[in-house]
Amino acid sequence: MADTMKGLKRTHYCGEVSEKDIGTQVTVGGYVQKIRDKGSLVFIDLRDRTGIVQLTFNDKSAEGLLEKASTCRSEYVLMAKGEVIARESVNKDIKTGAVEIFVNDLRILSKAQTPPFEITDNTNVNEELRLKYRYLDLRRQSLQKNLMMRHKIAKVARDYFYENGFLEIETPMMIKSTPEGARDYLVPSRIHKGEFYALPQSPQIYKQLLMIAGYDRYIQLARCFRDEDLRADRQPEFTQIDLEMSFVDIDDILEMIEGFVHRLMSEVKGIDTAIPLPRLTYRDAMNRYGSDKPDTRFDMEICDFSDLVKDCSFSVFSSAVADGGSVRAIVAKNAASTYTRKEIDKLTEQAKGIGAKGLAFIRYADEKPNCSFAKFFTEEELNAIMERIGCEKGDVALIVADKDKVVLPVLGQLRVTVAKRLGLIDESKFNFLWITEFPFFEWDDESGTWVAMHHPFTMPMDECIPALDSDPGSVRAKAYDLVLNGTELCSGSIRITDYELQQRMFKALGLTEEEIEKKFGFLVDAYKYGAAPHGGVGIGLDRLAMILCGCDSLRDVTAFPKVQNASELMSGCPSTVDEVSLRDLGIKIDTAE
RNA sequence: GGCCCGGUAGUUCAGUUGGUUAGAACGCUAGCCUGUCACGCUAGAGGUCGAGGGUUCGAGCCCCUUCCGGGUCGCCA
Repeated sequence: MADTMKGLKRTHYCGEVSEKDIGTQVTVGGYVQKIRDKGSLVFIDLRDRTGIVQLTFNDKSAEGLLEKASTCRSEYVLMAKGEVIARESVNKDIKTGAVEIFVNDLRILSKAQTPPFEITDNTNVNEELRLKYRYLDLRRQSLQKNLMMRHKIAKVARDYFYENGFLEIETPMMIKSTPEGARDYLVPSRIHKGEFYALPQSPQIYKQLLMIAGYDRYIQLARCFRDEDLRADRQPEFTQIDLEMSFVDIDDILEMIEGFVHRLMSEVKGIDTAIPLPRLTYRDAMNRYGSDKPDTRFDMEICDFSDLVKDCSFSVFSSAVADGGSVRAIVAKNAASTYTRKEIDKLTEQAKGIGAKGLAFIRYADEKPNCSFAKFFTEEELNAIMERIGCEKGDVALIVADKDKVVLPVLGQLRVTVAKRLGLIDESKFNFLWITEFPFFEWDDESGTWVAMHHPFTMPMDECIPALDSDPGSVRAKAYDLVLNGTELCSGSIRITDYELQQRMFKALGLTEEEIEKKFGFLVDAYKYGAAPHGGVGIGLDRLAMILCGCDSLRDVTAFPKVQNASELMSGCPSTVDEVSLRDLGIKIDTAE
């Protein structure tokens, strides 16, 4: 039978006992981090979420206390009352290292089995095991720190947006399934057999309705769900700082978010972020970085030299240009020693994996550059190319020739791979960047139609409206993303509030009257009753926390994450349900292939 | 769905060309120790080598299948 807390009341968190408390009686509670039993002197490191404090017992302790202390084991839950005293030898590595508690009342509130792994940050335990015992993993200081950081971000978000007049309003978790975008998680209805609710991919439609309803400024820390395959930066359920504002255009929203970013970085990182944040149009981002979420912590921009090779005898280059494509390069400075021929071959494989037909290169290691296409050019021509792209002795240039749709993303990815390999990325930097003027439409080869890149309620740039029907490919949208260190953090748009324009948009997307009515009827109807211009964003809280914590995976900032196959290792969900539940729902399971 | 990587003690790993009884460190258990804080010293326990099948005189190691985990492409308006 364990001891009780009777007569004790916690006065301090472990990590907060300090030299100020010397000479006073304190009571702490926590988990045994470590016991060091020296015989007639016992030390116990007691841990709670604030840190660690040392409990001390010796032969001057009250009758039986020393013996009781020596029976404690890792992760036992203790409450201890005693006098704060100065340590004989100070430990400078911990916050409470100058003091210890000489205990006069010790309660073992709960014994503990030896955990399957040590609760400490300097081990490298298999993540599978950690996730199976997530409640133990979460005791580790690094995870506690991460979840506290997440809490701080949420708090700053609420503080900032509340102060700016945003109302927090909850939107439903069980909604109508709209077969747009990502796959929905579906919830079967018992009352309406054969019918389903969907879990929201985002509160998009509801927040627009709230604007129509006149709530003017809305915010919600919204749970969102997408039934797609996982990545290190993609969980099937995640949290979005979701907001929407009325009587605004793009700049109003970007400024509001910039204010949040500035406040957030200042409060949680102590960094004074320069605002306004830099902006780049989608087109410029693609041309310079080959990505719509470029990492600007390093340069290595893409350089176009199509004009120098359009008439050359190397057909890979000349025909790419003739077919409306381009020949472009990135140059890795002083990389020739790292990127040997063999290493370049690996990059070629990566490039092919993304869709390139091959990778040309110049490796300028020795007196003369080693160039994969040298025989097609004179020395002067090669020098002109190298001068254009800025390839000097010691450098490696990677070159792709194809349609822009291939060239840019391939070089964009290689740029990141190479920068990581060469250690060009300054991990202490937080580079925010707006990407604006996204294309409205994206050609979908599969269906042979234009599809909305953002969503079909996005407002086109004012000057693009005339081209809606005639030249959809040229239409840019009032859609913008916020990128942080190469990760898409936030995405939003100004919405269409004009009924006629919305109809034209649906038409351009090839939707029939019936489809519009079936999918978005209620939303389209709502806009008939008057709507202030509005727009908003969804900010990925999880990703933000991940980057601010310096983690590589969302699992490190999510209390109970899913693994790659979307299951949860601790509880074992998803799982089968009993026959009765299925019968109630009118569902029969057919697992045949 | 495709491709790549991994799975050996509680944990992290080593394990040679296929060859005797599968090792180390940490952790754990017991004993000793009054200033530890990665405590120290002594002793000890602890293994379905992910699972199944095959090749072989002999498999942790080679082959096949499968399960689990990670990364990535597709996918993610």
